[in-house]
Amino acid sequence: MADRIELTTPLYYVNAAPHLGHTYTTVVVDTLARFHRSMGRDAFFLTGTDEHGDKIAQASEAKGYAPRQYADEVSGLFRSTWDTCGISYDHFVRTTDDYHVAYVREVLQKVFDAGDIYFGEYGGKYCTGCERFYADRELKDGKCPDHQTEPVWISEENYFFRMSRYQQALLDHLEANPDLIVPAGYRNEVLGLLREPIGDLCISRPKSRLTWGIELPFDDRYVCYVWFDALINYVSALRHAKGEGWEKYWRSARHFIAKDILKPHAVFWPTMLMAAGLPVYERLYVHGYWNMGESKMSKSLGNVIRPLEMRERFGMDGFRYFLLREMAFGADASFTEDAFVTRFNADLSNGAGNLVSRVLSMQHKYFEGFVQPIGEETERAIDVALEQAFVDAEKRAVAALEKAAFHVALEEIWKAVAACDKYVVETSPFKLWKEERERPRVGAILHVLCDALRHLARLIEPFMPETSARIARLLRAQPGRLAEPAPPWRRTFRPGHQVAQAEPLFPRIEVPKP
RNA sequence: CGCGGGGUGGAGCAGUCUGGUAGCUCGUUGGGCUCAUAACCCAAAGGUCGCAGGUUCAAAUCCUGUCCCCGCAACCA
Repeated sequence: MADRIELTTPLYYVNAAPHLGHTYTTVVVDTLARFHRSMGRDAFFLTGTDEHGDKIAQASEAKGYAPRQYADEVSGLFRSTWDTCGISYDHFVRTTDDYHVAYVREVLQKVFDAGDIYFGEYGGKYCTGCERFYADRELKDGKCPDHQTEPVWISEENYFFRMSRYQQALLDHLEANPDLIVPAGYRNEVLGLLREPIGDLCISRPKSRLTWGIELPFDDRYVCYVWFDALINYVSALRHAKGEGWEKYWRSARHFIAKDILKPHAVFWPTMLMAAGLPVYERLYVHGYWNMGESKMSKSLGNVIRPLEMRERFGMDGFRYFLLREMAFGADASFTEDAFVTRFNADLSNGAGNLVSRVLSMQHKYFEGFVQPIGEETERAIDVALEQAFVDAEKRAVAALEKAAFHVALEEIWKAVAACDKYVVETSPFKLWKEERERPRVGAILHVLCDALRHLARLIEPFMPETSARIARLLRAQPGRLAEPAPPWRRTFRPGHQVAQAEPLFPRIEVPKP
């Protein structure tokens, strides 16, 4: 495992405000970035906005804005949304940033000089919505299948990237790197694409048709086609932010995308990199869609899940927990109010939140919040077993996170939470308290439970940073990072250490019964 | 032959790549406990893993065929 690593979200296209899909990808990368940092690695987390192209030009025109002004507005909305949500990105790139524009032109010139860009004529049926040409067999009743509009016939001269030249190299690369695209299902899909000739890629638009783009360095009558422009951000922003030594991060670059943009990332981008003489990224992680089917949810949540609204209503961590726990990475999942409330109440309110509450509450009720020193008699099998539950949870959660299996990682950690609840019942400190001579044992049990909470805070930090910090604050202790050895049990809380009063971390969501 | 996703106890899902006692959450029933956000713990009931063939000592998991369901109308990750 490299100690320098680049993690990216796609650049979000500025034709829409941040919604559930954007938020999911961003939360996923944020969680991984926090995880890697906690593991002691230098993670560079990149996100940003994609701002050129027809659709933006049209949308801004419709609003009476200049494209730049429109892009500024929506890009700013993305940035402020991630800021408010506590997303720990290191750099926010815009495809309109000077350094990006300059680098795109540099790459274009390089590829052009190498003979991999040629000038040719192309005629075809073009859909302005899709910004692409359609073959007849792709059309439905002569109309664009996505927009239900009739494409217009356009014949024009354009520049093409000789993508076909790299088809075999890409195939070889995929064979040699079975983990390049995960989960495997998406890798197979790409292998399927590569069974057919991939052709060359049209990478320009004449200015007569579109001016909102990056001008080609070798022909000022043309601007660059969006994908060629946008994909390069993963390198341009890294170079800009890290300067010398950026290659070290690039060698372990990991892209996270949803399945709809698989082809550009799995076919266009690696062949572009090859042509530019750069190494292919290390890995492409592909996730599924959130289905919003259930119409009943629209009553209270609305059809559109806006991250800021969810954060406002349930807290960012509750929202993050649901997203990460509910979707098996790679597969589709559905977002319904029922599922959200059930998960939230079961795992957060009744689970972790209630555990913190009962432990701190006993600590106060019996010892005014002072964690009791632990005696010789305490290393009982049952105590050691609880400790072991956390050791296992950590090992399995870390292994799952390395594979982006967030739902598995959380499931494993929550087994440790359950072990704590079980421990409380089996040791029953509230019963022992009634026996005067058992009171030292009660102190020891609570001490072990405070240790457990501290470990819980440490394990959930990547997933739920606010909650992690909150538990640590209540314990008045440092949870520690995953890179460091787990803090020792029974030795961290010094005599006289006092924990804070319990407070509900996740108030139950009450749903009125119909 | 449009593309994609899916059919696993009452509900929602994981497991399928790397075959080997079918798992999780919710719900239901009975019991326990009372520290805790009416939370927690234990136990029980409940599934021929869509269907039919095939491969195998062994298949939810691999192969073939077949039936059914759901997205693809811009908030497109």
